[in-house]
This record gives sequence, structure tokens and C-alpha cells, in this order.
Amino acid sequence: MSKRILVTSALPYANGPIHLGHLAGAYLPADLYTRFQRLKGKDIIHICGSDEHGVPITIAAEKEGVTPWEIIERYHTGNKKVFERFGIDFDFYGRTSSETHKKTSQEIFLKLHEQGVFTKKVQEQLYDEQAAMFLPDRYVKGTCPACGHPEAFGDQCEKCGSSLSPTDLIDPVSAITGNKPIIKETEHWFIPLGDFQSRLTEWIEGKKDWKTNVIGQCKSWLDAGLGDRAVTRDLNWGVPVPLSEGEGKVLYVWFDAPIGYISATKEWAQEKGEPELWKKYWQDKETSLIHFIGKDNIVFHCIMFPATLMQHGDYILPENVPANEFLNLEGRKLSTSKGWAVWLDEYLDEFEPDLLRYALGTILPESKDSDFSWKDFQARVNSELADILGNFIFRTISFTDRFFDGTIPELNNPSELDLNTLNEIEAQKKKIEQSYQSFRFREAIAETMHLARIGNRYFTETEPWKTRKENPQLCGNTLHVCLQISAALSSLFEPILPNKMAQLRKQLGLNQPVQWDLITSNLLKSGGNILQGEILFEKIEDEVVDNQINKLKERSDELDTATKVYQPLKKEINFDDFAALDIRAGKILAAEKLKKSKKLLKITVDLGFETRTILSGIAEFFSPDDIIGKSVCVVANLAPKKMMGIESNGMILMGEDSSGKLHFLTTTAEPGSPIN
RNA sequence: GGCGUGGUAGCUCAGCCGGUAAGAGCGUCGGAUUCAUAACCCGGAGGUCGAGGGUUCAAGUCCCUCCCACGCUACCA
Repeated sequence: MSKRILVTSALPYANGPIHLGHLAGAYLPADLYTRFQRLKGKDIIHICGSDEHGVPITIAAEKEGVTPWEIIERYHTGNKKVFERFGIDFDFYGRTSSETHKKTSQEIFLKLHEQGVFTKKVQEQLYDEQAAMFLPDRYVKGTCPACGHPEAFGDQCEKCGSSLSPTDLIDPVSAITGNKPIIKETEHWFIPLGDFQSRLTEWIEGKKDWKTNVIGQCKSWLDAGLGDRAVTRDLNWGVPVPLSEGEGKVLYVWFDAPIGYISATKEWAQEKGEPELWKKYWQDKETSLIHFIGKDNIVFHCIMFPATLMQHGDYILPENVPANEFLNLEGRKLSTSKGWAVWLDEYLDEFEPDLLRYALGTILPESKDSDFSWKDFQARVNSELADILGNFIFRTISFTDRFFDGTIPELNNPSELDLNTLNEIEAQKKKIEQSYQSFRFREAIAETMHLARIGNRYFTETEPWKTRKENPQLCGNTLHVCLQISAALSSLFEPILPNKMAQLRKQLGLNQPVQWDLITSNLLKSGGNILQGEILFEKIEDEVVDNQINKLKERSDELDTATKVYQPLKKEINFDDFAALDIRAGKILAAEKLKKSKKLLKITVDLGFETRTILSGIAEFFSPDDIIGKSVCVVANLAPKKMMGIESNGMILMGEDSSGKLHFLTTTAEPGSPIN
């Protein structure tokens, strides 16, 4: 193990608040790991911050009619605060809008530029003359060529999900001025990731202890072959390209965001009064760099950022990237736009942080997607925190208080069971430790809870309520052992339940959590005093979680009806425009699934006067057998288009319902009949 | 369609390189108990380890095919 550890967790994007999915993906595991290693006495820092550049933030700002600054200011301060409330213990929470970040990113860009790694390429891009700016894909609106939705964005149509490029749009307009954009050439810097292919492959193949899902994803990218990746954009929101010919351009957000980890570390060092200290964490081979992220970030942290660091030369590479999968909510995918999410600030307004730290910790999506449900949350709190842990502590402390005047009894002439049970403390400690060190946090939590189970079993087996009268010394031994277990738990549970364990230590007369290596079966001195027990974990009533579930459903329903907008009518056309369409009745003679496509069916249609081949994106809804023989309506004078190597001659008309399902327009007219 | 990851008791999941591992927690049923937040403790039931083939003396554990979920990727005239 290295001398010191640098932990980073994914920089949350500053255009929205934090929800449970974020926590489960990166921040909670990162915090558990950091708190554990800190107890171990490791030199470790946990760095994070807000990612404040990129197009979505400028879009959010426009939507609200405010400046991007207002957006990032709101979410940066909000998110920073909510992390604090939840007990995510960052050493520094920075932001990519800082001056330090600007300098750091520019330095790194320049260094690579001087090394001559970047290639420059000219591209054609849409340009808004009135606004005098190039339009990012998201800033171009127009009619979706696939479904006809008039408000499609240049990168994607939100109606049908098509991914588009801005030049695909019919009648594109600038989202800023509403003008029709022109096509203009622009020049950008690219990092030729292909040149890093072998180095990256070799590096990743050496990572035997990485999670299979992470390795798999990386290999998938590497096997596919890496291409050039733009590191600059035409935009006015971001880190300016520090070159004279780069005027009006900024660094691509995915180039500068990971550098945010470095800049935040620099700011941390400055704040500590040791401005050079950051180098120890970023440039010393004795440091282990660990990135905590969600699976959507793997390519950036395992391919792009390492390539940048490799090329730069002064930096260490990540030792591990324990990316998590996704968290579902009540059996459905999280969706902020559909209102299907639990926001952290709302949670904290009603519940204590430790309950969620535990409940979420036991279901972290470490190896596959997992599901958070309020019923499960309730069960974890009630039957594990309250019944197992809380009850063990409470029965121990209250028994001591009632029958031993709150004095810790001595251990006299211990039985084999007493000694074996005491030994379990260090045995469990070792297991827990190994789990943490291999990033198996669920296991770590379960093993920690297991010690409380051991305590309960021992308590019941030794029956102190009987020995109290028959043999007080045996009774004292039992309580001594149980109190020692409680004391050990107050440190072993520290990474997971920091607030509750501080409360417990107070009851036991302990101040600080004990350093991990000093956790023994002898943390309490016989003769010492404990305070009267107070209940650590209250149970959660059915009604309380039912309310949460209802709240979730109501919000989702509301948003559902609120967003159920009928497509606005397209602009009026005259009769000639309509007459230009030649729609004909046709009969489907044959249909087959296109081998390499998920959506396309290759359909042969009889139009009476001729037989045509038409490709149609309906394979997800209809199987070929279902549609043969159907009499459909066909746009017959549509220009041919080649897709997947096959030419399509026309379009089969479909109705699309609100769920996105497709329905045929059928006709009883014979093939070839005009439809007017 | 290609690539990646996963599909193990009602639920959430462990099971590394094939050989006493078919397991844990929750839930359920039964028993015991009263120090304790109707908690704790003990025991039972429950799985042809996604489906079908194959390799092997021996397969959740290796190979092939297929099905399902999630992610990345191409594709909706």
C-alpha cells in the first residue's frame, strides 16, 4: 500500500440538485472509503467540486432568462451545503469556474500543445450571424427528420429519441435569435487517442484488481479502436483556449472537468498554507489515486483523462476506478425530468443522514444495478439499525445502568464463551478492513452489523437477567463483554454512521473514535461510568414511508400530465404544398428484419404500378410476420435514401400514440390508389 | 445488430482459479425467552443456480447456442 491516497468523486454538474443516484454512484462509497482509511491513519484527502462549464448550463440559463453564473452559483452552493448536511466529508469542494482551474487547465492544454500532440481539423458548423457565434448542437432547433417533431434539438429529438446532427434538421433555426443559421468553417484541436491505444491497453491490462464491469467497458472502447477526440468547442462559456488562434473557443468540458480534481487540490493546498502540497498527491509515485464515479463516466476517467495525464508526463495515473452501476428507484429508472427521483435535500428535511448512509450503503450498485425502495429503507432502519444494532446497545447500556449503577463491571474469571466473544471483535475488524480495502462496501457494512448480531446472541445465551441473581460475577462478565463490543462498534461503525456513533461514544464515556488499528476488545476500563441509555434509532412507521412513496408518485404524475403536450401545429401550408405529397395505397408483400439493425424492417410493398423496397423503423413494435398482407399508406414520391447500405424508396405512414407506440394507417383501397 | 456487464431461495444478494457451498440477511412458519424499541435467541420450510446443448471422473463455477435486464454503439425517410 502506498504512503498516501488521493480520493476524488465525480464532479457533480452544476445544473441541478443532488439525488440518491448520485450518492449511490460515487459520493457515499467515496466517503465510506475515505473515512475508513482516515481511521486507519492513512494520509488521505477527498477532493470534489462542481463542474460548471458546458452547454447544458448555458441552456438552463437561457431557459430561465438568467446568466450562467446565476445557475452555477445556485447549484454550487446548494450542492456543497447538502453534501455537508449528509456528512460527505470532502477535504475540499472546489469549482471549475475558479481562477485556479482556468490556469491549471490552460497550462495542461498548452503543455500538450507544445508537445505537438494535438491535431487541428477544420469542420463545418452552423453559425448564427446575428449573434456572431457558432451554434452548439443543442442550440439548433428544427423539425425532426424522423418523426416530424418541430422542436427537435440539433443533437437529439426528445420526441422520438433520434440522435441527430444539426445539419439533419429540417428548417434549422438558431435557438438564440431564431434566425436561420449559415454553415461556416471552424477549426478545432483534437487529441488523437489512437496514438495512445497501445499505452492505454497495456496500462489497463496491468490492472488486475479493477472491477470487471470497469475493465469490460474499457476493453470495449479499446477494442473498438480509439479515434480523434475534440478538446475544444466554439462557445463562450468555459475555459478559454489559451492561444491567439483560439479566440472565441473554450476547452471542451470533458477535457477540463477532470482537471478540476487537480485545481481543487491546489486550492486545498493553498488554503492549508502549503501551496506546493498538491504535488505530493498528484505527482508522487507514492500516492494512490482513486476515482469514484458512476458507470457513465468510465470512458472519461479510464481513457481520456489518463491519456491526457500520460502525455503531460508529470502526473500519476489512477490506481483504481471503482465505478458503480446505477441505482433504480422503486423498480423504475431514475429520471429527473419525469420527477422520478429522491432529492437529497428533501430527504434531509425529514430524516437523519445516518439512516440513509446505512440503507443506501447496503444496496450500493457495486456489481449491477440495484433498487432503492422506501419499504426497503424502512426495513433496513427498523430491523437492522433499530432491532439489531440499536437494541443491542440499548439493552446493554440500560442493563448496566439499572443493575450496576452505570459502572462498567470487571471481567473476572472469564468463561471460554466470554473470551471467544471478545475475540470476535478483532476477527470482525479484520474482515471489515479487508472489505473496505477491496472496495466492497456492502460487505464491509454487513460484517460490521454482524458484530452486533454476535453481541445479541451472546447476550441472550449468557442470560444476565438470570445470573444477576444467581451469580453476579457471571452477570458482570456478560455486561463487560457487551460493553466492550459496544465500544468497538462505536468506532467500527464510524465510517457509516458518524453522527450516531458520536452519540454512542458519549453514552460510553468515550470521546474520539479510536484509530482503527487500536480497536481492541479492551476499549473500556472496568470501573468507568456510562450514561443512562437513550435510544439511538427510532423505528419508522408505515405511514411515514407511505407518504414518501405517494409524494414520489404524485410528483411523477403531475409532471407526466404537465409534460403531456400535444405537438404544436406546424406552420400553415397551401394546397399546392399538400398536393406535392403523393400518397398511395400499398400492400405489404414481404418483410424481413434487417440483420444489423435494431429498428429497421426491410419491407416490400406492392404499389400496383410497381413494387418497392422501403425501410421502416418499426422493428421494435412489429415482427415481419405480423405485417405481411397489410394495406398501408405510403409516401410514394419521397426521395430515395440509403440506410445501412440499402436504398429506401418511400415512407410508410404511422400514427404514434403518447406512449410512443406506432400504429399503421390502413386503407381498403387497392394498391396504387392515390390518397388525398 | 455489435460490444460490455449481469440473470443463484418470495425479496436483496455472497459464491475467486471446476471437486462437502448450494449459502447469508430480510420475509414466512414453528419453538424458546423477558434485560431490551412486540425487540433478541434457536429451528424448519423454500432454489432442477435464466433455457438448451457440450467438455470432464466431477460444473452456478469452463465452452457453444438461445432468452431476459442494464449500459455503450450503429440504425427510425
